[in-house]
Amino acid sequence: MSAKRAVAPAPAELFAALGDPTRLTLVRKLSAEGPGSITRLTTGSGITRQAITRHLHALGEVGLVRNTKEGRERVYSLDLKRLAVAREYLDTVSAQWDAAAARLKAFVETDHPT
Amino acid sequence: MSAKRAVAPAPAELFAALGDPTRLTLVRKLSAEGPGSITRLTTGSGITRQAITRHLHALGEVGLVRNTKEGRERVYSLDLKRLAVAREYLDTVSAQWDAAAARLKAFVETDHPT
DNA sequence: GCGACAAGCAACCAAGGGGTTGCGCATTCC
DNA sequence: GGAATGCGCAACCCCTTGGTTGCTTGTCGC
Repeated sequence: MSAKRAVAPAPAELFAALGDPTRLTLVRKLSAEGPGSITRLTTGSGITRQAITRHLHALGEVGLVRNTKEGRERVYSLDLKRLAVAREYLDTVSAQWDAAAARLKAFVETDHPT
Repeated sequence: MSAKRAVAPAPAELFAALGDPTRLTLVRKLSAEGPGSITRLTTGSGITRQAITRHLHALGEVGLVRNTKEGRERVYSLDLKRLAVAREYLDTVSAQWDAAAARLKAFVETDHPT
């Protein structure tokens, strides 16, 4: 509920932010079309501008997007840093699992009487 | 509500599955300690076995984990395929955004009278 | 200054998700 | 056979979340 965050969120919050169809669509749209205003991001979404605003706010809370006020519109753009964080997290998990699997395999191949 | 899924879920569902602290902890635990039974995964979680079961089910729904019945216990293990899918998704978004940013920069650097 | 467009704010609502308790079923071990 | 362990199922509760509507504020264009 903290209005400002500004610091790195827990990875779970990052994934949670990405774990909504609408928000993920927004991320894609931003990545494909570049920065855009709220109304521009709303068009074609099928839902209200308010809803989009909320989603953008959610994305902003975890640092996935940033916004700058530009005249009478507010322009949102992606921030790849957090995306990289998420990626690295997945990398770590994969690596750890591989290691665990290797250990397990080694154990199985050792003599262990039925 | 389909009991079985067995096919690739939408990316958003993947991220949503990872977007819960408890589930992410489960994933980490599995990756660090290797396959484990439900009760083993429950110990130290601070919540009920039932809750853990639900979470494991959720992870299974999107293919992040698989389980095999082994005697009277059910053993869960990670499945890296979906994790890879998530990673690739993030890669795609990053790449697209970079491209968009490059286009934008090119546009800005072109002559555009104030 | 005035109308139109862009966005912020607040209240409200319905649905889903996370957690719990209670009980029943299988499997193991003695 | 009987106790103990490991799970599955179902009902229930509470809080969060996604979405809406209505209204106000701010900015642009003429």
